[in-house]
Amino acid sequence: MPKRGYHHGNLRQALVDAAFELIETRGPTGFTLSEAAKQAGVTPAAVYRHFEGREDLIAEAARQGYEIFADLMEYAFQSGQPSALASFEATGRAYLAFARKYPGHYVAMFESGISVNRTPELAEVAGRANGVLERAAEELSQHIPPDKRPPAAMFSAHIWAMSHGVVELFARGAAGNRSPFPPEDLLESGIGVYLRGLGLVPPDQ
Amino acid sequence: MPKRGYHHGNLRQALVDAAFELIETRGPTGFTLSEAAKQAGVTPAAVYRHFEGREDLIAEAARQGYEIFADLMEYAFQSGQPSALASFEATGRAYLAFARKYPGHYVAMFESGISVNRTPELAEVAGRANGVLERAAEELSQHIPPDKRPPAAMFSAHIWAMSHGVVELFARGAAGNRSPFPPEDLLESGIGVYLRGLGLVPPDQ
DNA sequence: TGTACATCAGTGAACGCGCGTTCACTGATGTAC
DNA sequence: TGTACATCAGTGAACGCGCGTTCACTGATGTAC
Repeated sequence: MPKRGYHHGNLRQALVDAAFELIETRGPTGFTLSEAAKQAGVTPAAVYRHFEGREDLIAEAARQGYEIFADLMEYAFQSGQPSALASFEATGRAYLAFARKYPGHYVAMFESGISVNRTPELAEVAGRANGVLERAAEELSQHIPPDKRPPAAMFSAHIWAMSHGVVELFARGAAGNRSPFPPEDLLESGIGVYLRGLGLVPPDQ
Repeated sequence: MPKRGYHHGNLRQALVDAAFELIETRGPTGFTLSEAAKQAGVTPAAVYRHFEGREDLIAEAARQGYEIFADLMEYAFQSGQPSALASFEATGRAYLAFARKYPGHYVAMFESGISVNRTPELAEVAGRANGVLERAAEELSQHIPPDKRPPAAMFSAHIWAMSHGVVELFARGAAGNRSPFPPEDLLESGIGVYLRGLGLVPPDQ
């Protein structure tokens, strides 16, 4: 329970939360320091007690997003174990689920224009998220004969790309970019076809 | 050869070109009406002789981008004929090639936040680009037994998504999002695996 | 070919606005004794 | 438990800036006669 009165209690997090809300409702451009401050019930100048500036606030928002994202990916991976296939598919689904559930976080991470290499912490947690998918790919690739086995980093990149593409083109955006299929189905079937192409699921189904 | 002097000659297009350049070098947010005007050697107010305002200029930039894009896709499609497979693969490659060659156009189209349904002209030309890929998918799907044939719109969406994902994650962005593989290879191999999954290329190789 | 005139593309000054950021300050909170 | 004091989170006024947009204007261009 945050304290009321002259001192806010937990302004830092309140500002980050305001950023998520603003980004979610108005897009990455719609976010302003002043408005975030106002939404947290505070003067714009107060922001500088907790952040170096506007960019720094967005970077922290992105960092928190990656943190949740990485946790979600890890959980999805675990939930599919011991089946390498189930783990892999689950992490793919988790990507879309994250974008759905945390749109503000998602946009801060992927559409706000901040670089993942802005700070070491940000780079680290982004790497952690990426690492989960790569580990899942690594495990899965054990089921492919070594001579025709593509690098794990490669097909983890393929899945990452397809997931990202589905989200950007069909799950977000106002009205124009609507898909004739639910994004979840689209991603699920796309990953299915892809894995069949790797010889990892039976050709029939 | 544009005329010099009091009258610009072809200010409208000069402004659109300036927009491309600004968007390319500074990102979709970095573009301002005033700067585009300055770059065209003209007062900001002059812009209003040719466009309703800032948004309108961006929309025209996007429209021109889609126009080129659709042409490129159509050309790629033709170049692969009469092989349905070659046509399909060529359109996929054309996506990435376009993003590479016309980064300003690409960003105006996909990252500037303007909706494809903003004007009927924009919607129409965007539909044309999309149509090429769908036609390629349609043709290709003739080679799949009808009972196990997925909707053509579906796998055209898959390819679209993977192409877009590869571009966004690995071909653009400053330094952070680097892929360990060249984006071209990544997309090529991704589409290859996918088509194998559809049973459209032999399982070997 | 020369003149009068209509058109309209671009000027330049001005506007109100909200932005990010700074600064000296104030007053609530926590701590030492 | 009570008092004195240090800390520091937030205030509020101010700043300079560049933005998108408006307006009455001006002067180059094209056309009719």
